Amino acid sequence: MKVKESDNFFEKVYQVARLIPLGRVTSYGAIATFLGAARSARMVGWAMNNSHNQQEEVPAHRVVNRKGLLTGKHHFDGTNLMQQLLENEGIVVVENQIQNFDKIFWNPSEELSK
DNA sequence: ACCATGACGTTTC
DNA sequence: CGAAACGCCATGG
Repeated sequence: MKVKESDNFFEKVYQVARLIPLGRVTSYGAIATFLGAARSARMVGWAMNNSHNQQEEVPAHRVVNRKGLLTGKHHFDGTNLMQQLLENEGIVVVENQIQNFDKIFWNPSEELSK
């Protein structure tokens, strides 16, 4: 474990994650591409794992894989906590699968570039 | 220094 | 169209 978690890359990931509008979700690949590490989507996931280290709370539940599947829900406290949080924001989730994913998908490369 | 794993994504069969 | 394999990059053992 590195001592300095404040790497620009990780920090950027957290920033983007917090910029996700309520009721919207994005994918690891989208964030990775936005940061310039298109082929490092896994690192985004790793950053989220490290997000627990951050003082600021990161809405990691709004970040899912490109399929809209809550693959990382197992990393949350409970088992259905992630789904609960998403549903609380109006997002419909069935069997760890986000419904209308294409509609609520939030692309930082477009939204933030505007 | 090498091998194994992972909150992913794209390409190939 | 669906499943499997490979690729990427970083962290851990």
